[in-house]
Amino acid sequence: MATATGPARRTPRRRQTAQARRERLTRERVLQSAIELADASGIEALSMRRLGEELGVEAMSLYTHVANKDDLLAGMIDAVFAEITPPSLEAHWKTAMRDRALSVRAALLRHPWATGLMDANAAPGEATLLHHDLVIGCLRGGGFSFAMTAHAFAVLDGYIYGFALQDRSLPFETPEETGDLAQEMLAQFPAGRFPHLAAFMVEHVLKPGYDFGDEFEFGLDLILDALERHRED
Amino acid sequence: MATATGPARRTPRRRQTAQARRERLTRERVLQSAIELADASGIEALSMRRLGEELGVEAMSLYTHVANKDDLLAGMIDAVFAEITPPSLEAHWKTAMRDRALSVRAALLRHPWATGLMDANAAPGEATLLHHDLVIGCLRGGGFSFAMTAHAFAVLDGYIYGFALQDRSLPFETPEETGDLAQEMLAQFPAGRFPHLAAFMVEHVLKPGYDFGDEFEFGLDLILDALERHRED
DNA sequence: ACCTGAACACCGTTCAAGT
DNA sequence: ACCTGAACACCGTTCAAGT
Repeated sequence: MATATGPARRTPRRRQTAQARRERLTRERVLQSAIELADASGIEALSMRRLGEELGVEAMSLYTHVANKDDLLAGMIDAVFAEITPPSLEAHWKTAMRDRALSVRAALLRHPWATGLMDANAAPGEATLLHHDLVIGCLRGGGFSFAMTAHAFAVLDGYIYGFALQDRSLPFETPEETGDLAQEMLAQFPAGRFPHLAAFMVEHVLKPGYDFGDEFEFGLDLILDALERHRED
Repeated sequence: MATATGPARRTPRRRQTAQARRERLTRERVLQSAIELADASGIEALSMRRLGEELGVEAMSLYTHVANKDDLLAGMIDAVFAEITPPSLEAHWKTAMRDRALSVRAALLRHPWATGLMDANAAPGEATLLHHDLVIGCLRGGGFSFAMTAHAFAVLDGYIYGFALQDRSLPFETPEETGDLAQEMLAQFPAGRFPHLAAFMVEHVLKPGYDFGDEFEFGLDLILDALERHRED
């Protein structure tokens, strides 16, 4: 009946949450659960107590696997980087950087809370460093000087993160919602107060088919094309 | 002796903070004090209780002038936008957008906490709307179509905010610190683990005179030049 | 109208104690 | 080694009470 690991020491669990509780707690399981919680309920819902509950454990048990909450957040960010397909060093730099940019954007769309956490003053994790290493390798391999690699890195990553920040800050999630909310906003403007913004909304944002997210690739290609010209200098 | 406003009702203040306490509390004074506190001590130090203390008042008094903490944060963001010199509608679009981008960047350097708060799901404030109105007016006046205005807006503001986010996330503040910390990081890399990153640091980041902040204008001009070409299409 | 003080339901984290 | 429970010093916000 009892396995070789010892006699059954089954104290009845008082609290049983949706999350299956079985395997031992590990750092990976803690991070994964934290990411799921932040994805589902927002980063402000992520507390040590709530996360413990999700894992069927007291909050303090988490501290065995995580130094503190900042360490938890840093680990979550690094896990997001681990999800990103790094740039291939075999492909042409431009297609490699384009694919990688789309992969970063997809990851930030899956985990919107990650963008605002990028400041995490903690040291960058392994996955983050590896990602940066390959980006630099890709640009260097594509013929960029060190100085131009620094320029390209700053403008590309700045754009990618900034676009995610803008996207997240929009008060609407879907194109349909955009219409409703933009209309509402428009109605609240004192007449003639913001004429250019009003015209822009009426003539562009409120037209069917507009989706802010679609703007991403335009800016990305604009930057990549411009970088290509600079590389040839 | 007593003024027309009534007899002196001076109850002795028990707590007196550095901040001079005199004038009546107003929304402006609350916002200004909150901004100063966030600038000086970081956004995580900004609590209602601490802000009240700074103003010589109990935390609950703040709620007369601010709906809740989210409203406080939204007000702070709008106050930062009010600091920005908006684009001139008289100047050439390119110089107007360049000056305005530098003004936004300067504001975000003065108030580093603002970048991460841009998501504030609250409705944008008056100063924010006015700023956006003038940016759109500037681009439209410069000959951009509505669609191209949307593109330009997304790529410019994305870059500006994203660069601020990157800048803030760097673990060093000054070029000198960069050297020290980069060296330290480098020393901790397992040998050969991040070869491109290591070479980049040794050959570029650690060279005297390197300052990440200097990258901003390169990317800005790259984008502005590329937009100019698109406008002419 | 504006400010206060006590209270409530939360936080992150410590520490000593359990197994 | 891992997990717990009580405790501490905080949060944002409510409410009834003061002036």
